[in-house]
Amino acid sequence: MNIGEIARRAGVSRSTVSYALSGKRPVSDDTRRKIQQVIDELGYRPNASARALANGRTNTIGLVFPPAGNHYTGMQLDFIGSVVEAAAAYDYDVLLSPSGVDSDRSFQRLLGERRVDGAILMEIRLEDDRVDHLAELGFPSVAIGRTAHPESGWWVGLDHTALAAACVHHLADLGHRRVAFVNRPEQLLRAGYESAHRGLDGFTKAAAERGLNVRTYCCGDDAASGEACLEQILHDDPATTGLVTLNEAALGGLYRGLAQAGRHVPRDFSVTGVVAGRWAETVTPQLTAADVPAEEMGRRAVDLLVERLDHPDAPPRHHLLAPPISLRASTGPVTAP
Amino acid sequence: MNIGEIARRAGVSRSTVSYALSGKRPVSDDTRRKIQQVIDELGYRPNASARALANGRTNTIGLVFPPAGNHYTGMQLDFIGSVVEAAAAYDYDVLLSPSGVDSDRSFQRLLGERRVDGAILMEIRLEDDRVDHLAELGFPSVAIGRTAHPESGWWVGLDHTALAAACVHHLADLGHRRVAFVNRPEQLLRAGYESAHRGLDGFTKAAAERGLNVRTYCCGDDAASGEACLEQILHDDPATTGLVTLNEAALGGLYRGLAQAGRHVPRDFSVTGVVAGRWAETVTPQLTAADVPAEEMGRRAVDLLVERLDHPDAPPRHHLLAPPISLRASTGPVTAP
DNA sequence: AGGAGAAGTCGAACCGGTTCGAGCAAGATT
DNA sequence: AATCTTGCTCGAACCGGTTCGACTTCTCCT
Repeated sequence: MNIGEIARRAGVSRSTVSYALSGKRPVSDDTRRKIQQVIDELGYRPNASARALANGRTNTIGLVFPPAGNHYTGMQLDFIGSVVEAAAAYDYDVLLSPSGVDSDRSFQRLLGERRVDGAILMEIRLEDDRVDHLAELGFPSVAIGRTAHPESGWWVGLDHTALAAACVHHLADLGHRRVAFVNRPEQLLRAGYESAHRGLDGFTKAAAERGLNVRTYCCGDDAASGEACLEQILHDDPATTGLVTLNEAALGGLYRGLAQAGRHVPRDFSVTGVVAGRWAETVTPQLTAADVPAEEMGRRAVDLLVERLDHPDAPPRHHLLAPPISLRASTGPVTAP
Repeated sequence: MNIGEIARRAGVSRSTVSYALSGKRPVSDDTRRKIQQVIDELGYRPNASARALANGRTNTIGLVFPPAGNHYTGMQLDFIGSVVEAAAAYDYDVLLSPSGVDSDRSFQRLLGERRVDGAILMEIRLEDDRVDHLAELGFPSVAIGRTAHPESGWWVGLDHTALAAACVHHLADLGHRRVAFVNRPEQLLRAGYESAHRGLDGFTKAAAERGLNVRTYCCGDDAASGEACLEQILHDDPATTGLVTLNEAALGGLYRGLAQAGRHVPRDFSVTGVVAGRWAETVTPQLTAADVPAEEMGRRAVDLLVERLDHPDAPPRHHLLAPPISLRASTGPVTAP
């Protein structure tokens, strides 16, 4: 059941059917009605591959997401969901591409084989060869996150530096003097992940500014690592009274570690960080945190990408977001020991 | 840069290049080498749309996932991740399709426009028109979950009845007599979601068998609803000493409600349910639960789908999984009041 | 020497759309 | 009445692959 069949039954040529559907040339009302009737009767839908081949657009965008295999964080889930939803609103499908072990291969699939019109990249590194590569090729893409040289690119990012700093100031304002920083896993930090680096930076600078006594840690993306990390923190400096975390997946473990050590949150210990809102609310007490607006970021990334696809020569645009800290229940003034 | 260009530079015909790549007809070593060299030089990759158009296979599978818009659970994330990964191993891409508001439209996109070779469906209902529709069409698909009439279909499912029953028996064995059941949201139950129905069934029957005094609740997929639900439970029967939940997203809220009410887990109150393992470990105390093997289910679904794609006439196959309860720290014997 | 068979290659047709140039009829303009 | 638009439609070419039938060349067999 193809366009030829429709044309035959409607008694017109294939091109007329095409024009009736696309509206790119006028078609008489009579003909249009007849064609539409046949189409409805047969439930015809034009073949996506043929269309893509002919006009060079797949109406699909690629979502390149983090190394699979291990742990996804809730934030990433929220990104994926919002990207898919926003793309659907523009009539785009979303193709998932794990930039896993051999990221080159799946990258080649997406671009080399022309499966997608554009791409959205997640988990950006400060020096990101994927971003550079795409920029060189002039391939339409938008990054969720920004590299060390963000001026020329298309991206929507979070001001991790400012957010981590805000967390520090929040704790310092409450009187905390000895504070720990719980980062993403060491391997990600070493690989140059943006959030890990900029967050660490913001934390360190703000802490210096406020004259705090700090220690920084890397922590695996799971509860067990969080628990272990907290043990280490209290072992290294039992006088620690607060922490800032970027590590959503470890949050539950951090809380458990605190409970294990007999520290009550927020009475004896304050916890804050940068975490997607709905995950901050699953822990008790609810986490006072800079809420990552994952839904908004995904949506904006799609908006930018679609704009870029529609106007290939448009100048680069980006959004840098810095949501305020949501006061919940996990931080409080430091109490005399 | 297309196959014609490669052919020209290698001094052969287009068909020879095609055969050299596919191996479907013999090509002399000399020619093959020459072609390969040109391909490597130019970094040529065959256009996916053209290939799909010519041989009728897109090498893409569709993943039809739950209504977007609101909340995804961690389990769903795990499914998505494992499906993508497993598919990549078979050289398939994954196209996400939100079966959201107008599920028909995105369904039409996938099937009608031939964007995918097969589909994997999530969040199955007992009476699921998507499943029926695909079965009628003979379109290759595999469900993650099973309908009320599972005999003839391809699926990989969880024995929710048995799992919920196992939870009940676990609590009953510990001496609990007054137990609550926390289900997925009411709208999902009403819509006929499999897990909600079969889980409720298993719970109810097992409870009757053990002569327990039970109440059942529906609960929204978020922490706040969980907290409210727990309040309701204790309000309706303050003597309740345990609960079984299918609602992963509400888990944090349930715990908070218990803490709020001054009930200590597991001393005063036992919590168990059916939850993906790594999410069961984020709460404190860690949840004793039937661990949903999301990763395995996703992988098996892909295995089945690929088998079905490779052997169009193969008889239906399925896997019904019933993982054992993992004893962690959230349940204990009932203590005298 | 002659024929069978296999290996290797080519041209052409095809998949199912889109788009361009041209043609035709009816109405408007001079 | 001749010419110019304008509206509508058609045929053909094209997108970039795959595949079929046919042709050539070479080897092997009798």
